[in-house]
Amino acid sequence: MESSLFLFNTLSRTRELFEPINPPFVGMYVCGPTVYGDPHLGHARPAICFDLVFRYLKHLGYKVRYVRNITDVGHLEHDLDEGEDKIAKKARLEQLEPMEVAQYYADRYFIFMDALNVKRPSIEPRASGHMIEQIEFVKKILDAGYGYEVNGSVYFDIEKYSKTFQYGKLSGRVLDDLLANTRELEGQDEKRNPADFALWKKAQPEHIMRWPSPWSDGFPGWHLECSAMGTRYLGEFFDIHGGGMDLLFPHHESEIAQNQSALGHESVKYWMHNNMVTINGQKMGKSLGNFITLDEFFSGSHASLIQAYSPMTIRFFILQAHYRSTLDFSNEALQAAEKGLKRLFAAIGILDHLTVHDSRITDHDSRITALRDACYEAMNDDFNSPIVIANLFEGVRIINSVNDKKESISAEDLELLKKTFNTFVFDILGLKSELSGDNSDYLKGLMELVLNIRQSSREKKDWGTSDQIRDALQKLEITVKDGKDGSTWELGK
RNA sequence: GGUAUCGUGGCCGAGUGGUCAGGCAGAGGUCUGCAAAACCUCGUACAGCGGUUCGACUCCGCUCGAUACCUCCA
Repeated sequence: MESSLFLFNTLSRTRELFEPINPPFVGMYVCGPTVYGDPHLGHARPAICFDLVFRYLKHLGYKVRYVRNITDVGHLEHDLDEGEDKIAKKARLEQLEPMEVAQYYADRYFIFMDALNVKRPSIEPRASGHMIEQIEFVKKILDAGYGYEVNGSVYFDIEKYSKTFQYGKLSGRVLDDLLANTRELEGQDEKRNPADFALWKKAQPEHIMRWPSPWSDGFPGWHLECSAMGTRYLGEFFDIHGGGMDLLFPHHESEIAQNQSALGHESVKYWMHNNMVTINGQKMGKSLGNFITLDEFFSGSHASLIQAYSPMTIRFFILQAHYRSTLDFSNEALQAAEKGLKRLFAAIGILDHLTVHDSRITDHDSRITALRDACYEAMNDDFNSPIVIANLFEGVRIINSVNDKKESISAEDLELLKKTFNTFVFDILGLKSELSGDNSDYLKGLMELVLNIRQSSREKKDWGTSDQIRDALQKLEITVKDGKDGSTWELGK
C-alpha cells in the first residue's frame, strides 16, 4: 500500500499526496446522472474517469467503497417553474409514472456504462429512497440555525453562513460578487437573499412527486441528496468526492455549506472534477441540445457521425486525454482513437504467443522495467492516463519488433511485459478486446485448413486462388496477414 | 460584469526552464508475388508583444482569442 499517489484537489488547486483518512479503506462519492434522458458522451466522461480512479485505488490495494448516486427526484427545472420537477415534467409528457421514467433511464444508463466496461460502484443509492435521511439533514441545518422556513419551504441562509464560514471557497467565488451578480428571478420572493438555495420545496398541487415532511408535502432541494447519502454510506468524513466541473458551483459549493452546517465540519478531504467533452469547441450538454447519445455513437445513427464507434473506442478516446482537460469530439479524433486501439490490441494478440528466440539474452538495464515504472509514475501523477497509453505504445513497438525478429527480449523481460500490459490495459485502463468472441477450436481448425490450402497454392505461385481465399475471408471480416513464417489470421477488418 | 481555465505541428492530445511525448493522417525507405501488417527515417509545434534569465514553448506582465461556471446540466 506504500504509494506516492498525488491527486489534484480542487479545494487547494494543487496536487496533493493522497493519504486516506482510514487506510486501507477509501470512501469515494461521485455525482451520478439525473435519469430523465438517454446517457450521452458527456455522461461517459466522469463515469470512465472515476472508474479509472476506482480501479487504480483497488490495484494499489485499498479497500474502496465507491458510491455513485442516481438522481431521480429533486432537481428543479428552474425557479420559475414553481417547483416543477424534471422527472415529473417528463412523466406528464409521456403519460408515465415518474418512477417509470426514472427506472427506464436508470436501466439505460447501466446498460451503456456496462458496455463501456465501467465497473459498477459499490452502492448506487437513489435520492427517492433516502427521503428520511434528507429530511433529517434539513432538520440539522435548521437546528444549527442556518436555514429558515417560509410557507412550507426551507432555504439555506447564505448570508448568515458567510459570517462564520466561507461560501465560495471551492469555486473561488466571492460572496459580495454572488450577491451583486445573482440575477433577479421571479418566484424568489420567499428567499431572504437571491443567493440562498432551497433545502426543501413545498409542492404545488399539480406536482406529482411529493413526500410528507415537517414543513410541507414537497421535495428536497437540489444539493441535499449528496450530503445526505454521502454521510449515510461513507460517514461524516470521507476521502474523495468527484463529479463534473460544471457541478463545482453551485452544487458542490452548497454541499460543503450543508455539511458544515449540519455536521459542524466539512466531510470531504479531496475534491476531484473532470473536465467537459466539447463539440466544435463547445460543451456537449443537455441544455445546449448539442449532445450525441451513447446509443447513437454505438450505432452511428446521428447526423454528425460518419460511422459507428464501438464502446472501447469511446473509452480509449476518453482515456487518451487527461481528465482535467477538455476533450474535443470529432470524427477524425475518434477514428484516430479507433485505429490506435486496434494497433494496441493487435500487439496484445501477438504478445500472447511471443516467444524468446535467444535464451542467452539478459537485459540487466531493462527497458521493460523502465516502461512499467513510467506507467506507475504517470498514474501516480494525478491519474495521467495519456502518458500511460504513450508508454504502452512503446511496448507495442517492442512487441512488434521482437515478433519480426528485429529485436530480442529476455525471458524475464517478456514475462514482465506481459504482466505490465495485463495490469495496465485490462485492470487499470479497463480496456477489453471487442473482437467477436469466437475462439472455438472449431473455428481454429477450420482456419488452419483454409490457410494450409492457401499456402499450397502460394507455393505453386497460384496467386489467383491465394488472393481469392484472402478476399473471401476478408468479406467475412477475417484478416489474413502473411509473414515470413507463414500466414496468421485475426477476426476484424 | 464577476470567478476560473485554456490557447502546442494537418487532426486529437501529453509535457518541460537547456535531448524524445504518444496516437492518427502525410512523405520516403525495408520486407513482400501483390496487398495488408510490421519496422526504420522525416516535418524548423508551442496565439501575439514585451520582460526576467547564460538560455523560455515552459516563469512574469500586457494584448488578442476560446471555453466553463454565475439557472438544471457529467
